Amino acid sequence: MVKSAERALALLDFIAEQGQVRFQEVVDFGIPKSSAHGLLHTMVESGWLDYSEQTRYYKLGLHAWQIGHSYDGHRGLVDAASEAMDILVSRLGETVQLARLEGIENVYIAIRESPHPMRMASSVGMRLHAHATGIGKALLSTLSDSEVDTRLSAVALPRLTENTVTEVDEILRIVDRVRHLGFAVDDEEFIAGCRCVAVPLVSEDETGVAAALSVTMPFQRTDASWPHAFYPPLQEARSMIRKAMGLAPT
Amino acid sequence: MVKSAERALALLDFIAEQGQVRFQEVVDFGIPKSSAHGLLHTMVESGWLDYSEQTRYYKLGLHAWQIGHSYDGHRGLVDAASEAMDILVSRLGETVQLARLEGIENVYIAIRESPHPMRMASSVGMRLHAHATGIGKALLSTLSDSEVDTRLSAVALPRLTENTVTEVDEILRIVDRVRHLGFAVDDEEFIAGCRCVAVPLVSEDETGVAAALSVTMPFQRTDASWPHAFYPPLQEARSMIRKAMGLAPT
DNA sequence: ACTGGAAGTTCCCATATATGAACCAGTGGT
DNA sequence: ACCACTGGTTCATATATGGGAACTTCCAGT
Repeated sequence: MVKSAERALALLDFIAEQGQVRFQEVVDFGIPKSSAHGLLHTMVESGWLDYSEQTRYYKLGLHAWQIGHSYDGHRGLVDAASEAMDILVSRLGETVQLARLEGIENVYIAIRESPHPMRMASSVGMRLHAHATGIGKALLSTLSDSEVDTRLSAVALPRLTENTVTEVDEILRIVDRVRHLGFAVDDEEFIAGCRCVAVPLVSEDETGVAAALSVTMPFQRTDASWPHAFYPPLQEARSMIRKAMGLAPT
Repeated sequence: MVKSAERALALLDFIAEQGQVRFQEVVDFGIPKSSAHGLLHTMVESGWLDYSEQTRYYKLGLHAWQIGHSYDGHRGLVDAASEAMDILVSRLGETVQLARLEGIENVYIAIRESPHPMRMASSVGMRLHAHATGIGKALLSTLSDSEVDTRLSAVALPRLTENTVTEVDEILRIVDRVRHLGFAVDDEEFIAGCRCVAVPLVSEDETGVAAALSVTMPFQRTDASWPHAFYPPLQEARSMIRKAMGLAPT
């Protein structure tokens, strides 16, 4: 609606994702040179971006960092999940992730990494397509069918591996199965060689934020017990977290 | 330069500071009603703000949180200081703070709180006037006189307690004394009843970021040994941190 | 010294934004 | 029912931004 504001915010997202960008990358991002100047100047002036004259790279500035610390929309959730996540990673030995849903993407808000040297590279703040991940499908299952339909139909869903499901109708069926089984899986649908089991934790109705918990592991460390063997520990962790938040154990 | 971008960013700062704001507060902040609409809509749409229809409050959104995690401008510094700060707080029993300088303000980037129930309320991300705090004066001492003069003369410096020094000339003299003594103090210049001793850690030339370390305590827990007794432990901590960063111990 | 590429600047005008004022709607108090 | 207050909307228009293209630096490679 307000073009330049939208653009400035989109640029922050872009730079956050890239780590650092050159002027030309900003232009390639879709902002014409002459407009990019003014915008970059404004953002550097106000402390939202840092510009190094040496390297000629633009990076996020201190204001960007500071604002992250002021956000407390899910602090309670992360705190409540902390202990259960510690227990889960030590029991299972695989990476445990807590994510919330935003639009059709899941955003990791807490991670406990597997002690194995071979593990998935994921980091807090990372944003992934919900239709292609286990935790994403667990999150989608907290929404109504019509809501899932609306959200997924709005854009083309990328196919990330040969297992990725991209038809909305089929995703709706899968999500329905998740509701009945109680857990969602990702069987190399996001990254080849990577499997994941996830359970929904809280719905948007309950806490204002939909969140889910997952365990992610390389294909090689799974056997015939996958994914069922992972469900009970995830359920226990969920009960523990929901109890810590003062919600019904489910 | 780009008004609406600047405004959007300033609004994020404002909301971060306030925690949550109502429409009217945004208008009072200086954005006319009709403009505020478009801007708030844009920012909510893009996920930078959350709006609750129930409470009619605007808060920071997930994107604001996410971007904070992408900033790594001082991660090395915070990591390098971590152990020394732990040691310092356990030795002194008073709140230890790490801050960097931005303009004429110091921003806390790490804190170890005193175990005493009575302690200063400070939090990571907090931004205070450098001329009125010990850590701020330690930070200013890493700049040249002319730079300090330029920065402080640009705006009126607020008087926060009856001890606050607000004349630039006198601050220049104080900062010069800090350079010779090696430490800066704040003797109830920021908050009545609050004293602080600080040392500069690294200069902007060395690491691109000026940082300082401080110990803050209530007046009542100080005696005649203040502030000198705090200097040696701060010096040791500084050496330890600088060593961890691969810099000369000073 | 020459060349190519990226950064940064300038100009102008079509287009989008900003804004004051008037107006509508919902809520809570009396 | 009425009033006061806040949130939200609409409109017309003065003003600021956006963007294409040509131009200037600056720098690194040859």
